[in-house]
Amino acid sequence: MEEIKNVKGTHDVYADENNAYEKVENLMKSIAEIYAYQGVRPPVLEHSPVFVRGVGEGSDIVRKEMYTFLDKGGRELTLRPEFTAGIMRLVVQNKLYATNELPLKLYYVGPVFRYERPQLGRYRQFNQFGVESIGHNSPLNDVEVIVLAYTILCSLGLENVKIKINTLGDEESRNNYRNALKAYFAGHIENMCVDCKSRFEINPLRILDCKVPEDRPIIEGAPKIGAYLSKDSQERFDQVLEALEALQIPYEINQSLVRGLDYYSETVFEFHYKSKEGNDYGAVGAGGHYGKLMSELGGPDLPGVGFSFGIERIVSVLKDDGLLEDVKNQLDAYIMPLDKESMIYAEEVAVILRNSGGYKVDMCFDNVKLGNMFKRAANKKAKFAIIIGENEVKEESVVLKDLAKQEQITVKVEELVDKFDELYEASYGEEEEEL
RNA sequence: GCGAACGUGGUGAAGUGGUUAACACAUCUGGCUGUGAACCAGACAUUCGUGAGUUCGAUUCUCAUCGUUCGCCCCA
Repeated sequence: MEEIKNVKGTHDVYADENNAYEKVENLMKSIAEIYAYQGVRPPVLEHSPVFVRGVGEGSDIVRKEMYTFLDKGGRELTLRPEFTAGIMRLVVQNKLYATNELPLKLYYVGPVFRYERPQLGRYRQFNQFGVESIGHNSPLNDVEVIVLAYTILCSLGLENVKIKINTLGDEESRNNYRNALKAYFAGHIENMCVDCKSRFEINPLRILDCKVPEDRPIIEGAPKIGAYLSKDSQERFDQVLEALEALQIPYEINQSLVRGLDYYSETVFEFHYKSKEGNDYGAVGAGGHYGKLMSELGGPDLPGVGFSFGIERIVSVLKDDGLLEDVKNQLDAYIMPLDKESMIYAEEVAVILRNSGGYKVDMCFDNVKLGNMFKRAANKKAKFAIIIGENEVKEESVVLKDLAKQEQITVKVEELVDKFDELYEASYGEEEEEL
């Protein structure tokens, strides 16, 4: 029989790692809620044009990375390679923009799919968390989104997050700049790498991203976007930077930051972080402003701004830096029945502690030696052990042992929850603190 | 899509063209009838990612395939 394996570029999440994902996602959600964002769940499947028109035909994502197929009804569908375009479709179709006050602020979490070569921090199915703030053109809207993203990264414990920021300007600026780049590179393109030659045709802006050393000097000499910004775009960008400074958000301007999705205009940004181990996962998050995306999808002419995080990358970085130690599974109590006859009584005790006490309790279903059960309790990081045998069943009591202190007492079942509260408080009180 | 390296038990790993594939950790059993860090004895890969070829014989050589990792590209 053929071995059953997971699909290339996908990965399973389980055990402590699953806790890590839950923790990261919950923290992201709760901070987004504080910033007055609301959750939204677009479908994984969309009609292909949502992404082709949204993300852009010239983008690598659309050109070679989409999971596109025909369903049984002959519809051409695509597994979402990102959320933004699908959310725009959702907003347009449900007319969510028809409200008395914009922006409309939405957050999302879920899997996205890209057909790429898997590598460190790169998967074919991975999870993104992100937000979209739609319908208001204020530069403060851009700023708020950046602040939100930065706050999340800091709250996760990441220090020295690098924010790279740039502006692509409005349509007018971009057209001017594109022409200037074309004019400049026309004289050099013969001597540049093959990728640059194709970028020259498709999207000259992308040449700025080229990493081939021989091409760098040529690129250094290229015109900069700054000189081609319209007055409006320049002012807008200045206001963004001014607000970031007022809010004490550190950033660095990177004039060659371009982004690979076609819908971006004006402000674009990326969040970079290098783990202490030195692993470079690339950008852990990125985003920007988009002016024409919604009208491109048949909606009103409203701008938006958003970012997305790669959850896998963030979890990896946190793991590398030892910031996930608190995420291990821990039991409050492990129940150890000494013989078959004690099993049902033990289960009753377990249910009492769970339902009345609210404790995380597990019980041993196997008839193994007591010593063995202690080992299992240690593996499960149980704080207390509860031993139940013939005597306890007879007396309707229980032996309660604090595994850290190695002290034990016998308690009647009626008093168990109260006694447990007391001991638990004494050993582990005021340790838990939720944000 | 291009270039390269790697693939041995639950885990970490040694190793060789030839009859039983080291070692360590983990796990389990017994020594110890109801109390966990030790010790002793034992169990634990019909098999070295998969398939084919070379060979008297391959885990070891060759090819293919799949997978992982790295660089490029691109991206989260």
